[in-house]
Amino acid sequence: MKRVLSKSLSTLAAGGVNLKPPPPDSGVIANQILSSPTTIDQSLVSIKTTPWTPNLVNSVLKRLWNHGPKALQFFHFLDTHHRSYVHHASSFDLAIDIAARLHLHPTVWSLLHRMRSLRIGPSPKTFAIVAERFASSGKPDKAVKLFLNMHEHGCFQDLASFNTILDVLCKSKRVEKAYELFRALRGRFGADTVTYNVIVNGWCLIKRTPKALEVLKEMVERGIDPNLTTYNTMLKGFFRAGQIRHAWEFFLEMKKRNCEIDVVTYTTVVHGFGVAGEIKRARNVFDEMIREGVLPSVATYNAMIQVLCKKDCVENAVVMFEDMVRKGYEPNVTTYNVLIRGLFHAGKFSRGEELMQRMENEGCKPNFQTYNMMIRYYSECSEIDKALCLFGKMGSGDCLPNLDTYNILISGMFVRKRSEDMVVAGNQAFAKEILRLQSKSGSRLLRKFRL
DNA sequence: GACTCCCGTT
Repeated sequence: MKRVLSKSLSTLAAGGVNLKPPPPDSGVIANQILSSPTTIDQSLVSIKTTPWTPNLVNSVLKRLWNHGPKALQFFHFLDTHHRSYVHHASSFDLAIDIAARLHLHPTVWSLLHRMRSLRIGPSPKTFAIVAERFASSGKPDKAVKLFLNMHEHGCFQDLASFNTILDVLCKSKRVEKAYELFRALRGRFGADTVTYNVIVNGWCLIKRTPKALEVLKEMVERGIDPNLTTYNTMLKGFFRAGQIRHAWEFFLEMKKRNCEIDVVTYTTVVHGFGVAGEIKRARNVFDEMIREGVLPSVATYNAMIQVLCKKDCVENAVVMFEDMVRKGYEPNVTTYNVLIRGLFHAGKFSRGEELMQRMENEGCKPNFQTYNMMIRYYSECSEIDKALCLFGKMGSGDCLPNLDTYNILISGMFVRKRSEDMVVAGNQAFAKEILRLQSKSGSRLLRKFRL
């Protein structure tokens, strides 16, 4: 039912840029591109005749996400061999992201230049993507330099881009670097609540709550008002750092000061208590929020279901799941993933399989986490046939196997020390694929086994 | 399209 609806919506919106549902044939195109032996132009003449839209291009690029070189080949082919189609800025952003992940710096720069010559960017978003790649590949200084030189590429710095670069640095755990930049330039950009929230969150991410509190104090002294996000961030930080008492006292303080405690606050506390093994307190807070008239979200249920699986028992998690469905909530992919994991962890494989079937019936598509997690459990229990069956389902569906999938399968086989598994798995395509992925990403596991 | 909650880490 839901599928039919979204399909007709996408037909209505054909040619639109912003609407999500991709045209149905992007999977077919992606598989065609993947199966072409060497270069795209030999086998895919139809590329020239397809009525391309930015949506379709983006959808194909996303499907080829784990096959970067093919994705870039496709992007480039369309850019140079198609008479009328011009790539949308969002497609450039995706291509740049892919190239940056593969450390193909010359490609990144040429794409940036191409964007500029077409006068469609680069945008602050584009810079954020490149900066994020720099920061997460151990080059935070290059990320900072990129930000400082943005204007040379025709893109002005403002408070939003300042906040973005700080966030990028923090999210990749380069908090010291972010803090340095923050202190040097906060006056120039007029740091606001969001800026401070980013830095508070940064210190919390690396469990340095005293530094986070210090920044919180500083923002108050400078007349920048903390908001609920600030407090929620701090609260989460205490839980993450294992400071349950601090978290609880902070939560009480928030209530005492008449903070408008919201669903995020409650979800944070439910999850935090649960992870700490305090199931009873997690349940109490869950009940309290309903009493206080704050409606739980799907995320709240997910938190509750997850901690029941991990720290209580999976049957109670199933009860909670059925309860949310009865109340009219629509479980999302995370809901299914945590509960399937719980069932598998308890050895209840067939019920996990049934739940996966149910999620697909409900129109909720399994993602990498779903497949990789299930394949991992099957591999560990020597159910290689089942693992390979799921692997095959991935290959034929629209969630193509990624490097993690291969690593999980291989390690499962090595644990068993049964070389015939490799024969089962391994036509040449499989072996070639592994080698290709390995050369791009240098997996430790693969190297360990000298594959 | 700037920040906070749920999935992922042997």
